[in-house]
Amino acid sequence: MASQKTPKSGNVPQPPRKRRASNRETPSVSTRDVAQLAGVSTASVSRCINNSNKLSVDTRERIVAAIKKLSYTPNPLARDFRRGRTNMLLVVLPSIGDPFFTDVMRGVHEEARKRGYGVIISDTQLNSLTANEVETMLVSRQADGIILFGTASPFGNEILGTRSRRAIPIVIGCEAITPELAQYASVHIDNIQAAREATNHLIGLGHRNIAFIAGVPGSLLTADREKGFRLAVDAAGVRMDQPVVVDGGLNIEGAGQAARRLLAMKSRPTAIFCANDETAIGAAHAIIESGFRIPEDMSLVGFDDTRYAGVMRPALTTIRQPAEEIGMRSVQSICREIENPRKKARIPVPEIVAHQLIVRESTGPAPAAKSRR
Amino acid sequence: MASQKTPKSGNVPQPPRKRRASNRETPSVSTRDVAQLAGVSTASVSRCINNSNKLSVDTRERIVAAIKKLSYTPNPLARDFRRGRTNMLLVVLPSIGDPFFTDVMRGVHEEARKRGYGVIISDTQLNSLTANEVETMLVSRQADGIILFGTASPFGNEILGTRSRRAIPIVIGCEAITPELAQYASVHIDNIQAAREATNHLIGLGHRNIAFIAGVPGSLLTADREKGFRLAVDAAGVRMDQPVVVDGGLNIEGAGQAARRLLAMKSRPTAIFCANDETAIGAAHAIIESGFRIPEDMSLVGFDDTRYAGVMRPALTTIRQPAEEIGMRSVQSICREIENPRKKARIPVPEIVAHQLIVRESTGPAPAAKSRR
DNA sequence: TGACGAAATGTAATCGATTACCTAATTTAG
DNA sequence: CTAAATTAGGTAATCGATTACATTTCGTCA
Repeated sequence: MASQKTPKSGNVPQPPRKRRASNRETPSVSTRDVAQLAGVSTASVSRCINNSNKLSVDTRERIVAAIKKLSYTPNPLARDFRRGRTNMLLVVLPSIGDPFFTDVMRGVHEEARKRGYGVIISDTQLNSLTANEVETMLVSRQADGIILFGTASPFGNEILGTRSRRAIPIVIGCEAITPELAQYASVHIDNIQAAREATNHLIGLGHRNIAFIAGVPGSLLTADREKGFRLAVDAAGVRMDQPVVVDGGLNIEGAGQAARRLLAMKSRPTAIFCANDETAIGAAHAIIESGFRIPEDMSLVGFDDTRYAGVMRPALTTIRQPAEEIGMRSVQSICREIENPRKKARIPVPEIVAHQLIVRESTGPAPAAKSRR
Repeated sequence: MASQKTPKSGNVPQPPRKRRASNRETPSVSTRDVAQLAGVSTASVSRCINNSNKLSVDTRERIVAAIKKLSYTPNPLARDFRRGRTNMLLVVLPSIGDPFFTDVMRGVHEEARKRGYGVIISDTQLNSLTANEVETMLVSRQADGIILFGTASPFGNEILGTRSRRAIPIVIGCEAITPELAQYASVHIDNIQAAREATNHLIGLGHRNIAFIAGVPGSLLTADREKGFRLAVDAAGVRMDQPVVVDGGLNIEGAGQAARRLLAMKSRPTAIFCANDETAIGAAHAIIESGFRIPEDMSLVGFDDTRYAGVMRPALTTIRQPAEEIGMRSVQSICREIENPRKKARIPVPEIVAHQLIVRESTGPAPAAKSRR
């Protein structure tokens, strides 16, 4: 037959039918049961649960007693459905395995719990999420807001365009804001300045051939650190060799390979600035395994000051970020937006938190190399 | 007034009222809208979404077109509410910051995603959850099942007793099962046997004075490792000194203190078996900082083979657990239970996965101590 | 051709909590 | 003392998807 549908003649309305049996295996205790036992309406039960002040002490007591007797628990699915909100925050981050993000999440959890929110974590490293997938997750989990830690850049502002249901607040953490992302609130350190300080520390030690092991291409998280690195090197003037930048993938394995590549260069750097501590750990391993000493032959600087930085050998010079604070403030920021939605036009001011250069044992004076006078 | 309530004269039923305005700010696109546009009923739209086979190709196409035109997304809150399930798994673990659990979670995520489940993580270290709180979380987040990694023991079977709504499947991972917990399915290595092998490795190297740095008192996770340690020491017979056991809190800091305490003992051990790698990292740091060499003065064995074990200096001898596999199999197990609830009486068989002793540089022959002939 | 069964769809009840809207009782204001 | 305001609490609509049950439409087979 052709594609023409056959419109059924509309069904006529049936006479009222009797109550259908529930298809639920275990009918749970509901407001109705409580109301019945307490001799009130479901509305009053609801008011009691939600601490409405328009309830007499007497009624409240009876309801509370009924709740206890039936060991009633409100069904959050029903509540969330009706209210249209879940009190859940979606946190997207590149790798929960990175101790830095673990610390950030500690702050997130603490603050979220304090404010009555739950947290759902989405690790992009595991899933390699696209903007669309994040959006799907968002909608499907029905979070009330999203916090993007170091993962906004792949999407750019794309994420805004496609979201359909309603505008969900987004806060960006740990990375700098590009013009397209400026419409979102953000919480982060001044990555450029921090990287500059780290690099200047090396320059101050006499290093003139410094390499940078970056993260993955295109990641804003570390792009600003690279920028700061380049700025510092450029500012040091003509006495400085060209900076060398290689990708380390932000993991131990990749950083090791990157370091080996640097060690094999004919004009070997005397210092390496790593995009994060994880990278530094991988680089340190490769350097030492290749027979070089840290810091005598090679100085090494990390970034984040994770809990391993101080106990690795040699202890790592690094930039400390206030991880928990970033987590907490991100939650505060998202809650602000959830609770009173921002007027569209207002461009939020990025919140900059303080960083600190922590000098330990992995950096030392540049060796008096024979290739250099 | 006395406690006697004033029963209002029952309200009389009102005449039917007109449709109330929705209180929702942004009314979202619903099945109703799709149905209207496609000229079908909401039932058909639902059938289309859920791939019911009782739909003509023609109707389906019209609905799909309408869905696309309206860019409709089903409201998962409504769906979950109606269905009474969330397709969410709650994972409770002691510390997401522990790289071992990060790896476990990678497996969990992968398998869960494959099966259409989301994952909610609850970190007890951050929250110090009680059984009751877990239960509250459970009910309030409405997960379809719980996986307890290394956190079941504090509760014992208590968790079963209080849960009210309905029996939610529970699977226990990474730790041994006590009689009270035997009713739950479980996935773990043979911790006792593994600890035995690790200890025997040290004994085989000539160590006679071996210490064990345990986790927190009362944790089953490491209790079995301690048991294995003691069994191996006992089996080695009279030639062996009494085993020394101290608590290290399963973190770097606490382990460092524990190690310092061991180093200060008049009869100093020549080898330390640590409850996990994190403990070993902390111990190693303290040992080296105290001026001792590893393994020349002190051998060190960890547990888990996290990604840091191979790159720390010296590289750590440790027990490898198949972390991802544990995660994946735990999810498989919980899904089995969710999809076909077990008859109460059946006692499940624990799933034992394989471990492996990885010998690296942190263990060596016992020093010929002068205090010993 | 009529009966029967299968396939396709529609109708409306249902999940449980919230809340708009109403009523009744009580208090306050004037 | 009456009108207005406030308080307490009930009624039932609502959120959106699912689904039990009813109905209609076909095709098939005797």
